[in-house]
Parts: sequence; structure tokens; C-alpha cells
Amino acid sequence: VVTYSSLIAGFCRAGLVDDALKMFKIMHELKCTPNAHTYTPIIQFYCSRGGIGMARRILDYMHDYGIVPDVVAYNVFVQALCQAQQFEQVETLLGESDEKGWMPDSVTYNTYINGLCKAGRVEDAFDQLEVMLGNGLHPTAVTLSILLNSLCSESQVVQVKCLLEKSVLLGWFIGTDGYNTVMSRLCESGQWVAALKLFADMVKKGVNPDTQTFNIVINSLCKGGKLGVAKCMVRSQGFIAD
RNA sequence: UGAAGUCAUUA
Repeated sequence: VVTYSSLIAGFCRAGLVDDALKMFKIMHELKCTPNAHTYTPIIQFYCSRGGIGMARRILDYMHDYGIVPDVVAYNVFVQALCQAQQFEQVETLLGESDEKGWMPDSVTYNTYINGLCKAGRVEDAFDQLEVMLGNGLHPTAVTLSILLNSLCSESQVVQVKCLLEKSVLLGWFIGTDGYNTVMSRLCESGQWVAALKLFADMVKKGVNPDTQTFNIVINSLCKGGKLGVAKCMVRSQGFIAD
């Protein structure tokens, strides 16, 4: 199964569904039973091409044939629903999760929250965050990055600073990814001074900048013509340029 | 599972 699932994933990634589907035939001949890993890439392929109906049919098929779709399979589907802005469908799907035998995880909610944010429904996104927390799930680095990202595009630096402070009170740890998100929003509006301040902030708090952090800052310095400072940054301790 | 599939931020 692992061998064929890997092949199927590879074909799907390359856009070659037909070849992927041929693998199912071979598996059948070998009496090799597909599992959720086997089907998920196929579901994702159709989802990425707007084939939500097809994806749904595959999920139903799996269910009928006793290959219970797991949380990853559903997460792929949730993302497609979000991209199509079919949020009521997401609600329905989550509501039925119990009887369908799966439990939404942090990726499920991250996907949903991100979809709502991107659709401009930030209030709803925060409601879902509450639901997520109510289900005993902790916000991950990705959750925070999603929220910070939307707050940065919605409002101004001041409010983001508030969130950075509040995050400590809430016990949420904003790490490298969270800072990267905020800094890239700042840089995109040419606020490289604020970005550099934040850079200093994170170092002070013991959050280690990674290669992406440096790239974000260096990129904005270059765009702003601050080539000297940019060159300095490249020579920084612990930075591995890529 | 220490082998396969899903979410955000830079280029």
C-alpha cells in the first residue's frame, strides 16, 4: 500500500491523474487494499481543479466501501470548500464529523479560519478560534500566523503590537513564524524601520530569526535602497543565506 | 512507525 500510495501521490502532484488511477487497478489485481493515504492525493487533485463534486463523491465512495476517510482527507476537502467560499458546507461537514467517525484537528480549524480571513470574515474567523479552543485544541504557530496575517492587512501596526502583547497574557507563544508574518506585512508597505524594530524585539524575547526572517528584512531593505544595511544583515551571526 | 497524503508567512 505504501509503495502504491506513494506512486499515486507522485502522479497526482505531477498532474497525471490517469496514471494515478491506473495504479488502483494494479493494486486491485495484487489484492492490495487502498487506504486513506491512497485516496487523499486523488481528492486533492480534483479539489485543486474545482472538482468539489468529484471530491465529495470519492469521500462518499470511501465511506461506502469501508475505507473511512481520516482527518487529512477531510482537511483537503475543507480547504477546497473554503476556496470556493462554501462556508455553510464546512459547518455541515464539521457538524457531521462525529457520526462520520473523524475529529477535526488544528489543521482543520487553521484551514477554516484562514478561509474566513481571506474572505474578509475576520469576525467569523475569531468565532471559529473560540470553537477550536472549546474543543481543547491549542492554537499552533500556523494559527497565529494566519490571524496575524489577517490583522495586519485589516488594520494598522498599533493593533498588531497590541496582539503581540496580548499574546503573552493569553499564553500564546508567538514564535519565529508569527514574527515573519508580521514583518513581511510591514515590509510590503515599505515600513522597514518598524520591521527592524520588530526584529530587535524578537531577538530580545529569545525568538530566533530564521533564514526567512532575514530574507524578508533584506528584501525590503533592498527595495528601499538601503543596500548598506542590507549588506550588514547578510553578514549577521547565525544567518545562513540561501 | 523511525516509510506515503492536508493548513499560514519571504523570494
